[in-house]
Amino acid sequence: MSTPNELHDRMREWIEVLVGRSMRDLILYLKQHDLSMAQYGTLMRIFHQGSCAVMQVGSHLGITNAAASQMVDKLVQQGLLERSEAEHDRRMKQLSLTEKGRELVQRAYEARLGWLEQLADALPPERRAAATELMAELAHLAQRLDQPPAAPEG
Amino acid sequence: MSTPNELHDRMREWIEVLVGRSMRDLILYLKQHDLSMAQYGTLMRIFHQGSCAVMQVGSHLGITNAAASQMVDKLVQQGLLERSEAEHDRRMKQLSLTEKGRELVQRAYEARLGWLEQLADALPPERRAAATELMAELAHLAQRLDQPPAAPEG
DNA sequence: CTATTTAGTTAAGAGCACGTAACTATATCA
DNA sequence: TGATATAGTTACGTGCTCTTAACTAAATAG
Repeated sequence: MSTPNELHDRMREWIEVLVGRSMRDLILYLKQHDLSMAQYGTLMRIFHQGSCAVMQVGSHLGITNAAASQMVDKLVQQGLLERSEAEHDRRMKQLSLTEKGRELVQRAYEARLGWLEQLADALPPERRAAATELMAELAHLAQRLDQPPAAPEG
Repeated sequence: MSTPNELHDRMREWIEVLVGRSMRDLILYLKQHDLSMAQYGTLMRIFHQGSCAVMQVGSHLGITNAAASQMVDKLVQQGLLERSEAEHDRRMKQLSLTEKGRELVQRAYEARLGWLEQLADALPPERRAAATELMAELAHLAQRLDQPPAAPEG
């Protein structure tokens, strides 16, 4: 069966299992490292984007500018984030991860996704080549969907 | 390339993209529905498990019994969770989702994972059959890893 | 140059989630 | 039967995160 809907369903089923599995690990990891989910989301966003302004942090999370500024400030005090002036507009700050921040995000992935290795090993050997290629392709496609130039929301 | 490590890396890459993408949607969705991440994690856990005791809620999240009880109480007041006595031990409560609770969890998935359909559609047609099978297999394997009956590790 | 807008910070206060501690009720052990 | 352990609830205090409002600094319009 390879109808579009069948694929939708299977992908969703897989993601549900995955998200359910990693949710608890994430919550516990963040508690250990004294991070809120919002803070972690911010770090992860900047990890993938490279840099980001304070306002964008707020709008990403649906909180006010002020709240975002306070949150960012704590991350800076924790040595996870750096603030620098944007070149073309000195009102803005460019937020970027420190080395410590990058390490934290990467270790969070380790902590949450270590079980993926068990899963990969549980896959029958003859499936692995196809799985490897498919995963790479999906990641690639998803990244391109992730950055639509100008998609207005309604 | 189909070495185990290659597969580990590709899976991780894919998951990172996926989690990064769905994190923001999740945070915004929960804000709209006045749920904390911990509450949502609890609902999702019960959604998959079927039922659960109050203590387990606490230990899942790394919080005390008291905090778990308070959290559960709010979910009950919101009509998302039901408490009933466990049959064999009347000290325990069996927590289960109400119809409203099940609907909420399912709609949260819709809200977070709607973009998956775009992704599935972006996959070249000749890949879809293989992708469908692989997703189903991974979900199946992951579920079994998720519930090891009595398999001592070490 | 002056007025307005935009990005960000700071202060004060409200609400929520959590922990500790005290309590009730059931189960279990002697 | 009485002592102890377990599951859950309730009361109260603390700390964190958010909001509103007032503020500074830089860009931009007139």
